[in-house]
Amino acid sequence: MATRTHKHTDTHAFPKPGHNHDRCTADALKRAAAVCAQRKTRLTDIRREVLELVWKSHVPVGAYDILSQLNSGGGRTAPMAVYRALEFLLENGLVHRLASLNAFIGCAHIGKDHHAAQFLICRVCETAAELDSAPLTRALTQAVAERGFTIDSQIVEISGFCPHCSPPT
Amino acid sequence: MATRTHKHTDTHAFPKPGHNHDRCTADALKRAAAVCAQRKTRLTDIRREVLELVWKSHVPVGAYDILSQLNSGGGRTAPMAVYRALEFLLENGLVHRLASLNAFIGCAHIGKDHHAAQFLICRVCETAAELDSAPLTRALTQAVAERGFTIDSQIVEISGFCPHCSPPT
DNA sequence: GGTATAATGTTATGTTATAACATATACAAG
DNA sequence: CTTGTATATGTTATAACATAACATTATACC
Repeated sequence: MATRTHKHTDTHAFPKPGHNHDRCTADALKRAAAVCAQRKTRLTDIRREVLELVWKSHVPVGAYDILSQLNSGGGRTAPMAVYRALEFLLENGLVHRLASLNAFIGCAHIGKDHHAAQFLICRVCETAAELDSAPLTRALTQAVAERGFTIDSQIVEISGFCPHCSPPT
Repeated sequence: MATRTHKHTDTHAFPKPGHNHDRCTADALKRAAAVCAQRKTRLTDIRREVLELVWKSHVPVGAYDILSQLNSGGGRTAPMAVYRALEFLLENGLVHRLASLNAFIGCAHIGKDHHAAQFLICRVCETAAELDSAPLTRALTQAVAERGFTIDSQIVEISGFCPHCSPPT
């Protein structure tokens, strides 16, 4: 990987409404291709199409929303196909599932050692962003350990108001 | 724990397999009655029955599981009735919903100023326990604030192995 | 080219949750 | 005590989310 003097998105900032989203998508697809090449898994047509649809925005999207978009041109794809594609993308760390929304969102941190699955979700614009805070992870690890619990996976989903949307007064 | 001078359960310990669960339930119902009296809401038959069923164990229970138990004696209760009871219990802080399981569990911390909704969930015995760690909440609050985000509600659900169940070797 | 593996197609069904409207019950004011 | 109103429940239907099971097709590797 060549040196990159700047990233077009700061992964620690909430996605701005007017950002260049085509680049988010393009980058995500590129990373996805790289991941699949490295892991010798196949980014087939339907998997790529689903990934593209998930990346259409930073708003988490439901499986049946994806399905309707796939079929909007008269297609006859079945729910199973979408769920299978999503399963593949989840396994390969290319998307996340948000349990509080039953919806999916593109993973912005591929390659980084995260798997933290910590999310901020705006109640107004519905945008979701990965939080992935190291101090939070540390506090969580410690609190869990104190209870004699061994952590396997975590879900952290924070609902509220993003920096671009004001809370109702 | 040798001496048991104060509370029959330590709310910061994972519920032990052999603990006196009748008392959990009895206490929970008593607290529920108190909360409803204070808030002038009504703990009707079906609401109490649902609460009792939720408290039958520390394993989160699905709405349709509750429904079958309600109807096991030949009843004809409809799903709506259960969901409405659960909605009431949620609003009054008497139960929690676990998004990762689509299931419900009795709230063990009524009266305390929590609403933290942080849970540990054992993959083996399926028991869930409230975590409610102040340091974790602080780390979370801080991490969220740093991103310019205003928190409205949180979901923290940690899956793993409880102190009474070993992880697979 | 043949064969094993992976992916997709197809049909059906399971599971979780809510909408919409009808009826009944509690409770306070008169 | 009876009547009005708000609350709760009953009832029916359907929406929304997800998986099981088996058939068929595509890919890769020898």
